[in-house]
This record gives sequence, C-alpha cells and structure tokens, in this order.
Amino acid sequence: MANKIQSVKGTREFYPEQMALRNYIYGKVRAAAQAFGYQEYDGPFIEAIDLYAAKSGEELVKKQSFTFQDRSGDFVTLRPELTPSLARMIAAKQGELTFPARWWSFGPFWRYEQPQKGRSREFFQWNVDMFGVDSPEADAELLAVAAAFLRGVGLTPDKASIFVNNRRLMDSEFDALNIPAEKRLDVSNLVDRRSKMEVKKWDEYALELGLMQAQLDGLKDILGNFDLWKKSDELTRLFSALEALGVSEYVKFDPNIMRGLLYYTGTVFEAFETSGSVKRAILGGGRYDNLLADVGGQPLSGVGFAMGDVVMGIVLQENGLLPEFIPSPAPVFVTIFDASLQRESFAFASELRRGGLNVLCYPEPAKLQKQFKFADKMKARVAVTLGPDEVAQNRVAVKNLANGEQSVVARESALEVIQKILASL
RNA sequence: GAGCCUGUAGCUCAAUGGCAGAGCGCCACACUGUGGAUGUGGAUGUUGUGGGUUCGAAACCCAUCAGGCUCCCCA
Repeated sequence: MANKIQSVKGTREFYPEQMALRNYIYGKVRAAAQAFGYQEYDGPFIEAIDLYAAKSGEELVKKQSFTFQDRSGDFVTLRPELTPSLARMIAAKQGELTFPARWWSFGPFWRYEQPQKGRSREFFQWNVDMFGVDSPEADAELLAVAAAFLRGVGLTPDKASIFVNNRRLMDSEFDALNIPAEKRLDVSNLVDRRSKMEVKKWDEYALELGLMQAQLDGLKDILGNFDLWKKSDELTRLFSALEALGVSEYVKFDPNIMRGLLYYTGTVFEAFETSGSVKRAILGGGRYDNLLADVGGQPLSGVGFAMGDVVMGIVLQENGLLPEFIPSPAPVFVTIFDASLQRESFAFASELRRGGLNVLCYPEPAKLQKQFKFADKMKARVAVTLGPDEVAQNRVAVKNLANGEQSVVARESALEVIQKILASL
C-alpha cells in the first residue's frame, strides 16, 4: 500500500498487553534492585558517537549503531549500551559521590542488527552496577540481585541458572598451557563457540588457530573441569558469599563462560534458560577494573550486569510465567441504562471516583447485554446499574461479576459495598 | 554484510495453474433490566507490495518490503 507507512524495521509497538508485560518486567527489576538498596538513574538516550568509538571497534560503531548527523553536523547516535555513559557520569562526580555506589537503570537502547527472535533493533535493558569495592563478596551481591529477579518472576533454579567464571583464573590456566598473549583473544572466541559447533569441527578450528595438540587437549581438560573454581581464592570466596546470600542454588561454576574480552577483568557470568528455545544469554555481566580510568576518571573498580527485555519476555512466555492481563485498570463498571439516565450514571461513577475507585463507564446508552459483555472483556470485577427502579428509590444495583450475585443497595452505602467485594477477591 | 524459509479473513492455517476455504474470534438474534455457557444466522479478503509469464496466477518468474532460521556480530 503506497500511502501506508510501516513501522521502522526492528522497532516495537507496545499494545496495551505488551505494555503491561514491559511494566511487569520493570516492576520486577525495580523490586530486585531496591531490595538490595540500589538507586535508580538514567543517562542520555542520544550520545556523541565518539563515546563509543573510543572504546569499541570502528566497524562496530559504523555498522551496528543508529548514527546520524544533527542539525549542526555533529555525529550522534542512539545509545547502544549504557556502560560508557554510566562510567562518564561516575567519573564526573567521582569526588562527591558516596562509595560504594549501587545504581540501576531500565530504559531503551538501539542497535542496528538483523532482527530475529529475541533480538530487535529497539529494546529495553536493565543495568545494575556497583562501583568502588573490589571484592568477591561484591560480585556475589550482583549475582544475588540477578537471582532475586529470576526468583521474583518465577524462574526457579531448574528453569534458569547463572553460570560463573573468572578471567584471572582462566588467564593463569592459559599461562600454564603456554598460550601466548596474542592468541588469548582467539582462544576466548574459540571457547565462546564451543557450544555452537560440532566437536570435530571445533577441534579442527582450534588447530587452525595455531594451537598445538597438547594445548588443545589441555584446554579441553580445563573446559571440562567443573571443580576448577576450587583453585581460585576469588571464586571460593564468591561461592561462600552466595551461600550466605541464599542464592547458591541459582549459581554454578562453568569454565566455558568467557564473555568477550572488552573490559571484563575478573568475575564474569551469564544466565541461561536451562531448557528453552532461546539459546541467547538472558543476562550477563562481570567485573571491570579499568573502565573508569579509560574514560578519564581515577581508577575505580566496578561490577555489573545487563538484561534485555526481549529475551526475558520470550522466556517468561515459554515458561507460562506471564502475568494475567487485565485490560482495564478499572475494576468497577457502571452501565448506562438509557439516554434519560445517562447523566445519573455519570454522576454516580464520579462519586465512586471521588471515593478512590477506578471506574469505567459505558460512554453511551446500549443494550445492557452488550455493556455487560464489554465489562467482562475488560475483566471488571463489579458492575453497577442505575435503572428507573433504583433511581426512584435512590438505590443502585451492585453485581459481583466473579460470582454473579447482585444486590440492590442504598446509593450512600454503595461505595462501601463495592470496596468490600473488591477486597474479597 | 551473506545464505535459506515464510507472507492468504482480526488470529491460526488450508487451497499447487481453473468459482479463495475451515476453525477460533467478531456481529446479530433466541433473551426488549444483566456478562462467561449453548443454539441459529451473518460479514469476513486489493492472497504483503509492484511488475512479468499465461486463455487463466494465492500458486510460476523478477523486484521490493516485513517476519523467521543460520552465518557474522553481540559494546
């Protein structure tokens, strides 16, 4: 259709039902973060492209960000992530902030990628970070926040788990195998791909990268050793703290978790749905020691993670964990008996609203059957009718839509009767 | 950026070159002062869009847009 303008590829339209889910997730991430005392913040949605170019590859910025020139000719971009903005904000007020700083945010981000299931060009992301304390116990707290969220939405440990590794531990293991520094990035990518490739092809790929057979064998030993964490003092303390925090059932050690190399320096972690169709990580994070110094601040260690709303929504849906959708926020519905009594109904609805209730009123006279059907669709809990009989006696008919019981009560006591019904549901 | 698959009623999908259909949902009525259940009836439509082949195209070809799968990437 020539004159029908489509939505921009990869953007999302939140109809009331999707909006309710987004707000549900927002409510749950807020509850998890606030339970641990984290403060909410946000950064700009538009940033100078240089903020990302400084740290990321040029190709990355050019290809995967929504970049454009503003009216003055400056290159700006819709933010693809929050961490650089956050680091700048922390660095700018480093001298006046109280540390440890515990901050969280939930907002929109844009990445110019190929839309697929679980990946759109516009998404919401939850970011949680702590600055100013470099300890395994602080890492454990971030994991506990993530676990609190999973628990909060009903994702039990058998449905979703967080897998933890430590970059320093892996580095020392790679040292022991005499893997040279310039090969670390390749090896890291190799590890990342292990779950995606067939065993044979993965071996071939490893040898192609220039690993000796002995190094490959050693690497496979490491990646298969799920007791490796016992060698790491950091991880030993981490798991001890997790136990005290009551979330150890959610967290498992996994030497296969690498999470790229960009700025993680210690603990790294990713959460996965244990038996789902979405292979993507549902959240991920880790410790970064150098980020603040990189943006011009004094050295300050941080630990944090991020979670996207798109994958989370799919996971919740596939696990039957979506909250019931209530179309109308008004639990009380007032019918219009006929044109001559419309004002009567409007006035009564207004009385109820002044009493503190959310009230939905049919906007015009219609068959009561039609109006009740509408009330049902809106999942209202109480319907009130003012017909000629009721009005003559200064009474109203209050119907409990859950059980179908209706009683005619004095107009003055209606508010109380309705509140009682709502409280009983 | 590359390869492959898909696009038909509001939704899920049939129809494989010959009259565009079903289920669910929707609307009306049974029930002129009351929803969910049931029954009866009714309307679903530029077959994503544009072009081409053909007597004839939802189907075949080309282009384009969107969605999905994979590679790439994943800050």
